[in-house]
Amino acid sequence: MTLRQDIHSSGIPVLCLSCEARHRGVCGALEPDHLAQLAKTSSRHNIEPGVELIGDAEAVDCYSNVLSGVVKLTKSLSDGRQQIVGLQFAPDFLGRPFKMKSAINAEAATAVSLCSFPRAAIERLMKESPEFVHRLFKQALNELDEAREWMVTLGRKTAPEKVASFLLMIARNIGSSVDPAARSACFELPMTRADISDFLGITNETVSRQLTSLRMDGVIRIENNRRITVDSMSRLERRCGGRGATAV
Amino acid sequence: MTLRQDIHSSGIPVLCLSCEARHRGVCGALEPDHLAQLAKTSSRHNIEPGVELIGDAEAVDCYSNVLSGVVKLTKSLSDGRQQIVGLQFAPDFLGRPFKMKSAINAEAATAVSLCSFPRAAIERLMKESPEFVHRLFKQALNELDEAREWMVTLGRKTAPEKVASFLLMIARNIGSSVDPAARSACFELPMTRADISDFLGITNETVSRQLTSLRMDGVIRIENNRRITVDSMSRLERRCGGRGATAV
DNA sequence: CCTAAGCCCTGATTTCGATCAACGTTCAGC
DNA sequence: GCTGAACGTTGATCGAAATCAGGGCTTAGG
Repeated sequence: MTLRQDIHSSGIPVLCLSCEARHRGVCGALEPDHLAQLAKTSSRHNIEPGVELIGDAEAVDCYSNVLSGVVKLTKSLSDGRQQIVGLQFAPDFLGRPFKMKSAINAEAATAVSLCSFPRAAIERLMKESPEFVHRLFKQALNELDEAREWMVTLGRKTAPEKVASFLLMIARNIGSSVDPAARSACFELPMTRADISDFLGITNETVSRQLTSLRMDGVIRIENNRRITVDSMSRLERRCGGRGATAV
Repeated sequence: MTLRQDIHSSGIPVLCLSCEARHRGVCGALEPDHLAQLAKTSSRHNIEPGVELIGDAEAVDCYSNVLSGVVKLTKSLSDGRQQIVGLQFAPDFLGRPFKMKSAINAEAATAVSLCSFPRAAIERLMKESPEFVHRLFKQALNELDEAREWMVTLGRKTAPEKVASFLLMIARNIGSSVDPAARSACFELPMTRADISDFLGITNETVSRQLTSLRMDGVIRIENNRRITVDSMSRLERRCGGRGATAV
């Protein structure tokens, strides 16, 4: 019994033992020996909000697991208009395989901690472990599903519906539900009103007005501008426009 | 010499010999024996415009290569609002691995010909050929890049910019350029004004007005409502809003 | 302490695109 | 032939969200 346990945990690097990425993230696909090999080249970083992680058209020299915090992926037009095209939460994998340079910007929306790997280590692992590729593939497909979900929101929902859909998405990603059936939720908004507006394709004034409107109607409560409480998730869902961000 | 050539083409199914999907599509990843195995279960279909290929929330029992024509991927809200979340051109691979049911609709926008495979055949191939998974992975990442590109268009571009960006994207996908430097292009719009509006998140009236406006300004010529000629691609590009749909 | 910057909210006004409405064209079916 | 449906264009009007403007709160720094 003790022997068996030894076998199981032996070889797994100490840092990885309690790591979320090993449970739900891409590292979950790795055997102990591959994990050990990867861990040798990995490094952990704590990053301040607002710091740019990957620049547009910049050479990508490392990949990372998001261990905590929220990373926003953005694209910009040359005249300054900006769109957030994705949000990454722990334990998402950050980086675009098969491409030398990134077509998007990645920036820490909140304080973020990362576990980073050199490009070469990931590429080697992709050659050696089909399981690993499989995981990366699945995450890419999930991101694709999410991107398409937001295309509907961007293209076809009204401003009130957009803001409600955003809150619902955030609640599902980082909300701590008070009761087990998730009838209510509470969370800290991981970004400013301006960020939210860049995510939803509207102005920050409109975001502000819609949040006020939701608060006035008793759908949400707001403390210190950032802390949101949703008493009835189903009431919020009803404001999202016919079955949209639900599928995430 | 002749022997060598025999070796090369032997085993490749006749139907696949001139197939675009074997050159630029996912089948290009397959060795002759895998290709032969897959071809045994494949079937070709010609599909009329408007026919639904995959229904929302429907069980997916087959995957396909698009051999010709254009397939539109759509998502709808329950009140009827619709958004086109992707377009697939030959030789794209149609279908969502790892999920039993589709979250989107797929519909033939034009006449379409497909080469279809049973779900099980694709799944078996994914187990046996890492090269094949690799190709599917790459296509998924390309689709993700495209989806994010369109998120910028949906969220941050004006109606005139949206229509210009759409024309540019179509021209690059199916346009036959008159001169080699692609200074001009000519193509048949693969979809109706209503479809275009569902792709761009605007109304068909607005699409019509913007096309008229581009025609009036001499940026495009229109024959029979569908045939578009772009004399100067760079003029069209300048109407797309600061560097947007360029990266596709 | 005061000041300036960043973030957020709210009101007034403007504008872009939606909506409503009408009409022309093409084409399938009777 | 006629009729109706689908598609496309154009004009008039309306409205949702952008823009413009001002003010409050918090925080960092002199």
